[in-house]
Amino acid sequence: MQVQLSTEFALHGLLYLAANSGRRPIQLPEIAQAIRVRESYLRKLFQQLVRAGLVDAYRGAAGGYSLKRDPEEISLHDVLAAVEGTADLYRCYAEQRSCRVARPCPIRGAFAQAYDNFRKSLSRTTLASLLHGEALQSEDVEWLHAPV
Amino acid sequence: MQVQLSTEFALHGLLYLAANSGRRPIQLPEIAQAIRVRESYLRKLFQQLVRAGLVDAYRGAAGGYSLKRDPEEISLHDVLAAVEGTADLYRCYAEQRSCRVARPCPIRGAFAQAYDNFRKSLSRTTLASLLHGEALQSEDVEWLHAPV
DNA sequence: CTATTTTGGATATTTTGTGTCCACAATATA
DNA sequence: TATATTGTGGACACAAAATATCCAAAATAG
Ligand code: SF4
Ligand code: SF4
Repeated sequence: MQVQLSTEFALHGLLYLAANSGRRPIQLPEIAQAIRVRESYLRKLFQQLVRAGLVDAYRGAAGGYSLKRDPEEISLHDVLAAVEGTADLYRCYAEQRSCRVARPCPIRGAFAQAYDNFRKSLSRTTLASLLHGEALQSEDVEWLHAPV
Repeated sequence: MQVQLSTEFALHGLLYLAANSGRRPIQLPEIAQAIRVRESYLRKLFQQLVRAGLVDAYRGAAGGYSLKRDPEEISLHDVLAAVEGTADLYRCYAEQRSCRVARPCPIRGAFAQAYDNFRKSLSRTTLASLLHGEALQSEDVEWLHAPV
């Protein structure tokens, strides 16, 4: 039970987009270099982010990526869901094990509720709040803001 | 990000112990058959549970396993921690990627807090509350209670 | 048309989870 | 003390998932 590396990479990429918005779409090589993730891998992640509706992609010359929604509207949970999906945290093998516990199984319930709390908590932090909200006021965030 | 199958198995095993306490230690083959998990695999899991301090093991003839603490004192979180460990949910590759964000990184913070909420939530459900608390009042729990 | 940039699929590599086996240590009890 | 029983620890095999790379094809600005 750990957050995937992919999620960290995607998140950093999105933060870079958020920090450098307003300009034209940003190409993948620039993002990859800025957040120090290999291009070929980050490329796959951004394809997922496009499909998940978090970023817009523009093909062809002068193409690239830009956020589809405002940074205020993209939460950590959105990123996690886009990269890792939203499957149940607790997979139950009831059928395969002939378990006859009543349908609303309390074990499943307990895990589902805990997972829900987790996601609600993640939903409260957005790209915007990380960049210039209460969260990140340190001086050191320049590397996130600086265009490469 | 999913709860491991191992955790489900361990949890069911512990519930069986809790449901059939009072008697002498219970041998592994009985537990395995009751919860329908292969003996050789469950054996490894119970070794972890012993090390984690959730159950006592007795070797030799008429040996077996029994809960080390009261069912009221063993929470879902205890089980999860025993089987899957307590490593940070969000592993950050700051060093390897020359990230210069200030030490108390808000991203890490947000994930840590969400994880904390998750674990707090899991801590509120115990073996006891699952077995005869508000949680499991269904008729169908017999399979958990019944000695094999 | 051409140079550029993303796309989608295929595929390779590494790590983690799942599952088994067995020689050995510990112990009840006869 | 001898013996049958039961857990221990380590090694190992296998499967699944995560990580990572590559490239031909599609789209598009200029
Ligand atoms: S007790 Fe609940 S979690 Fe366990 S197998 Fe039955 S339905 Fe699934
Ligand atoms: S921004 Fe935070 S999470 Fe990302 S690499 Fe730096 S310290 Fe780690």
